[in-house]
Amino acid sequence: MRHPNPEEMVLVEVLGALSDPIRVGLVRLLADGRERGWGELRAPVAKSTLSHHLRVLRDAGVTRTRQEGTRCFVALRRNDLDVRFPGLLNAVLEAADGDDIGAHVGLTSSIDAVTEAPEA
Amino acid sequence: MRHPNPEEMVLVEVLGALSDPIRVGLVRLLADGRERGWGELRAPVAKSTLSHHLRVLRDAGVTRTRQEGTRCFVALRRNDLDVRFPGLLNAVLEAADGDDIGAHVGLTSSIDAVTEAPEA
DNA sequence: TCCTATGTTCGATGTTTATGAAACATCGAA
DNA sequence: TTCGATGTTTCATAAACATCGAACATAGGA
Repeated sequence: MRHPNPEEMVLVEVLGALSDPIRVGLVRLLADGRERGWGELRAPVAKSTLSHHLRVLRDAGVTRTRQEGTRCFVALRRNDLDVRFPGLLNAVLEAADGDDIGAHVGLTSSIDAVTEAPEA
Repeated sequence: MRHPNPEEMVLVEVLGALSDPIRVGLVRLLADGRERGWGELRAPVAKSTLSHHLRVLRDAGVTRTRQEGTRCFVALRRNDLDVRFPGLLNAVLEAADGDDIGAHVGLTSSIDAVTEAPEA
């Protein structure tokens, strides 16, 4: 599980990591600085694909994944990114918010926990 | 030759266009706001490949290509980008300058015009 | 009209990427 | 130790991408 140091981060790799709606959605989700549980993340893809996207973000240095026992927690490396590429993340986040990119990505808790009413 | 209006520009498409060293090099070259002749651009790729890269940038809305007679002139759409995605281009340019990304891309005039001395 | 310079487009090729299913590895609980 | 939950990795596939050379289109000039 690779986590590049700030000086190892490559600009075009970061931009490439952010050139996908699902990944931008994930970044937006983590933009509040809170660490999120892997299973808490909802995206309209298979879990192997979600794992792939999280790896692209992680490898580029955008996110950090922490393992605790059998589960993982993901967080945005906002500070590292701000130091390495000042202004970049903010610009992307504001643009993404403005266009509501990656809206299909969400948290289990945001809707399901409430909507998922006792059916049947 | 498509040139998207600012409102038609797509964030992830712009980021994708900027996720290649050669294209970043081209953008850096145009960052001074000057329009450059196509033939003036030097990149370590075949001209068909260069044409391809310029098209990716153009399609994303990063550059504008103007045709005049039999030749073309390329310019950075800095203002349009700044309005559509505030701060994004500057952040990318500063990061790219800091890492000297796309250094293989240059202008004919920068070296050749001087080096290209009367041989023989 | 014919030639030439300038880019674009097309066709082919090899690489990378996104995707999902299935197998796997790991850790905690029973 | 066996089971179950949680992600990762592997495998396969289809699409996208970077690259080049060759063919093409166009606009001036001879």
